[in-house]
Amino acid sequence: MNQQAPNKEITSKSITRREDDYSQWYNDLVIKGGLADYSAVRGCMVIRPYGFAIWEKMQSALDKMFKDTGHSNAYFPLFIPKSFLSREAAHVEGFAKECAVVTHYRLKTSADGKEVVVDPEAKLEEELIVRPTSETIIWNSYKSWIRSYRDLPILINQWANIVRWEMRTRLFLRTTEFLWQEGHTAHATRDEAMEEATKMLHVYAQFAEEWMGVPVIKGVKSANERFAGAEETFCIEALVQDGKAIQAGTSHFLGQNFARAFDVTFTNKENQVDFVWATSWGVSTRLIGTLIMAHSDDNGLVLPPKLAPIQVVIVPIAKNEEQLKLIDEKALLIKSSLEAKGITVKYDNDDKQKPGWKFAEYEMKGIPIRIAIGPRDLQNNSVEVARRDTLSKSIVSLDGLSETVAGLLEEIQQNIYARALAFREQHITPVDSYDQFKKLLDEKGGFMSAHWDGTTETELAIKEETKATIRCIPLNNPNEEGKCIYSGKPSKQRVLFARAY
RNA sequence: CGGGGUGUAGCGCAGUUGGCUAGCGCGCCACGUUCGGGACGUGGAGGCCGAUGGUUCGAGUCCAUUCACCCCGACCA
Repeated sequence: MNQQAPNKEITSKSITRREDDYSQWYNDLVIKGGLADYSAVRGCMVIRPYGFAIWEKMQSALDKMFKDTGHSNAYFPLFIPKSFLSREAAHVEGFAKECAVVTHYRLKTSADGKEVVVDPEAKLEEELIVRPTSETIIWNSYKSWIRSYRDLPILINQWANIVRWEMRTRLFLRTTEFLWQEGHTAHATRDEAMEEATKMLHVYAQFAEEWMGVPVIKGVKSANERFAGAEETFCIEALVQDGKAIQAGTSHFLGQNFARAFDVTFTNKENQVDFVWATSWGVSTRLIGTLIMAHSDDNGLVLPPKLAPIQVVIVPIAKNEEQLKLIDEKALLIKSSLEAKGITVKYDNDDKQKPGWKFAEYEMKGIPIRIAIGPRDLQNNSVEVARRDTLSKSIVSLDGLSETVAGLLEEIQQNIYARALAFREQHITPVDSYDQFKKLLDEKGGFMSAHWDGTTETELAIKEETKATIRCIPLNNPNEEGKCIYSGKPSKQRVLFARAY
């Protein structure tokens, strides 16, 4: 391949640059990339077809991984009786402040006939909560499904929407309503449940790294950051380009908390009655936000080939209709040869836009590979192949093009992962004093690896003063004697702090 | 819930101390020339100036009220 230097002249006219305003850059990509739109409802977004296509690709990869690990899909109600939520003390404590509540079931025309009002006659006996998560409604069902160890384990996942009435929202990263999957499993033993929770954590990590091209740190949350109602919360933490951490997925070991709250018992092999052990785990459309912030640049989205709704776009360059006809012929052959390799291809011979416009447009949409084919190529039996991740262009022979492209897609997938990994590695900084901690947090960002005395008081004090939180205690964290950067008390290991989304 | 913004054409915006027919860029429509990095020319269509109420001979502009959304914080996946 005849490599050419990336064209430095390429800059978008309509996307805010990262260095100018990172938040605005992110919003521009989401809106102008056609992923999502604001809606008439505060805090709720419209996921547009292109954005939803990414979600569908995520879903299908994850769904297969869940099925491969023995899980089945099911569906539980959107509404949860208010009393259910309060059964588990920590759980209600954690979610009460952000629940949408249904109080009535009917509207009527107002007295003056001009508008529709809530019918006060139609007040619900017991209010319903729009699910912020489904542990309670699901464990209520599990109670009636479980009698004996023979009924266990139950390994269920559901794809659903949930509502958390957030104060402040950001497209994909935090919206009032969002889409996710939530796995809810029931087990006969503590060990088995713990094994399930960690197994699904590994599934998430594998998905993030292999599909999204986003390296993640697997870890366990501090008590303060733990899920409401869990005994242990595992997480995968990613780092994005502005140096902030983002929790990309969580898996919870729930102990017997929900079994106790919903009185779910079973008879074990020793003929003794015991409470059931539980896990729950989830990832959401937030992954799309993570994906965007991990890889994209000032020209637009950069999507990993494995999740890109369109992997290759072919753009014809023709001066007239006769030429276009000849190019069409060749391009359609290329298209089908690529499709035969399982590659998703769009051939854009729409003559309403110029090639230059299309180049910019598909760059903004993050399509991994662009093939341009014009009269020169017809003569030379070649095409121009441009890759989105490096913005480099090459002239490639038509012979063996589909193999070349398939290989290039793989290379791009690897490259964006490698790039993100290198960035992440450069942004895990060991720090040994609180001054250094604060300085580097501001100047460099990323994860600060620091000693911590293990108390919530210290964690909260650091959060209060610096906005940084403990993102996780990495799994297999090496023991290392040291002193807490804040309190000076003895510490056995370093933990990862960062400012986070 | 606090602080800050913004509401004028599909999108982005301008609109002076109140003044007559509300503009500009992009996009859209038609025709022509173009087409290897967001083409150009000519012509054209498109407005309840967020809503309500006031002041005034006259309001996009001043006053009051109100609604909505965005951004920054506290809270959170």
